[in-house]
Amino acid sequence: MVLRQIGIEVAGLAFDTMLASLLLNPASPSHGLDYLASSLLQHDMIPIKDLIGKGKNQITMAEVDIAVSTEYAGEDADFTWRLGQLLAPQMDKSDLSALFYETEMPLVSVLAEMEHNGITLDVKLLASLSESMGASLASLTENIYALVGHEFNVDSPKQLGVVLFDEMGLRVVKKTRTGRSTDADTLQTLADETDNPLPKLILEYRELAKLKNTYVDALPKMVFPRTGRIHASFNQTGAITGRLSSSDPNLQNIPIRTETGRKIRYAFIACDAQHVLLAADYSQVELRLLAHFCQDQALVKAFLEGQDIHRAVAAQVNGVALEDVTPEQRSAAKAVNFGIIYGQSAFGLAKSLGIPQGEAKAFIDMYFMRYPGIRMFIDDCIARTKKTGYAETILGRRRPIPELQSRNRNQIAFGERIAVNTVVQGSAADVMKRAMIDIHHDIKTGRLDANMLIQVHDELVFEIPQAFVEKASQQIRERMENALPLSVPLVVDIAWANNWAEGK
DNA sequence: GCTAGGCGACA
DNA sequence: AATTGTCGCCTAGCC
Repeated sequence: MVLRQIGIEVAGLAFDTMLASLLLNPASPSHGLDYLASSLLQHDMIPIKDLIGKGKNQITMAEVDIAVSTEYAGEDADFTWRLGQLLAPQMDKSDLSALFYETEMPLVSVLAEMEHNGITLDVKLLASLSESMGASLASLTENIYALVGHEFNVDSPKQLGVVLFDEMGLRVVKKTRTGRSTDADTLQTLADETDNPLPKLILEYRELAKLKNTYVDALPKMVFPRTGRIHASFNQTGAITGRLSSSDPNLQNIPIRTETGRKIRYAFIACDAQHVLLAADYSQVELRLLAHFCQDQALVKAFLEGQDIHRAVAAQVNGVALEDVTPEQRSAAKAVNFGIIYGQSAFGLAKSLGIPQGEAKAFIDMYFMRYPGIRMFIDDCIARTKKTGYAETILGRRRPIPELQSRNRNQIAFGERIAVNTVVQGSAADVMKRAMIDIHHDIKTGRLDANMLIQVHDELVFEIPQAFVEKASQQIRERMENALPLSVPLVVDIAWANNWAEGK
């Protein structure tokens, strides 16, 4: 089954979770159309802000549809529940897979509740961050203008290109479709190979401008007045692999990698001093799924023994003992581990690690020599996808991959990469969705005192009463680690604090 | 106001 | 040609 959309439409506007859950979940106090019709617009239901935004202040029952758009056995299948009718006539319920009834439909209520819960933002902290970032940006801009000798729009790649390549005479490192690239890789290359301080200044400017414009200044505007919290959307059909996506605002790309970016996470806080934010992360879930699928002896063994997988791979590939692995060897192994999941080539690995292509090829060759099961899994994924036309995840989610039928070599290579990646990435999404449903069930039945706030693909963020956090942590770990039965253990790391930046 | 392109944040 | 999947900000050009 290919899931395209789950949602309901009210007055022609689509809502994917909140309203659908009100109607579909009999346990919900706001279950049913009566509730919806009588109080839709007067209650504390977040998606209603969209309706109000469209100037709509009343609806009629006839305007409510629940719609499911899928593709099943190659046929388009649109289902509509209109005014409580159960199923559209054109398809029998038994045709729908367990994935749909046992995972996607129950998840609707989970997502609805996450959207309803929202998260508290420390607006004052962001305001002070904005001020200091604004000052740094102003000073960077001054320095850039002084160096260049005139003002220009630093935010414009086109104008920046003129400055860098025409006025400063710097080397054109790579082209974009329409011109000369000024991306971070290019600027770093230029910074390394010239004495000109401009590329470095632009890099600093870009980092700050990105953080300030996209997060520090934008997030406070998204605080919903009635609740004082941020209520993002978690889109159930946003990603073709089965992952969720998040928007308005996107809470799945909050910075963490750089020190400055990480500061933004301090602004995501628990509702009060009696609560904490708890983050629970799957450790290397995609690699574990790879091990589960390919049953490679060495890979499975490393996970069963609880080894640091990147270190274990580095030891294997370099033929050294675990304790003799150097930091460089480990980070190369880490890059290969991720590269394998994406179908990275020796060329790509060499570029990302900054090593000769021959060296990268030798590393990859040795990798497949040590883990022959992985090679077989990759070949098998591609062969099956070629035969059936789709890649399939652990719960039976299918992604059609027509690229493998193409006569274009690049298209075929792309099809081969996504055939493998979809199985791994999509199965990880399946695992996470199962865990979310199980945890939500515990919350609804009073076994677990927690609110689920955010999902970031392999991480869940909860708000939990400080007094119960130890107990809750155990329960959440238990549910996540046993979301689906696998032949390798799933491991979950948990941390908590009053904010989303610190932990434990 | 809309769209495309470049860029960059995350897993 | 060369690594998967997203969303959003900004510029630039067009209506």
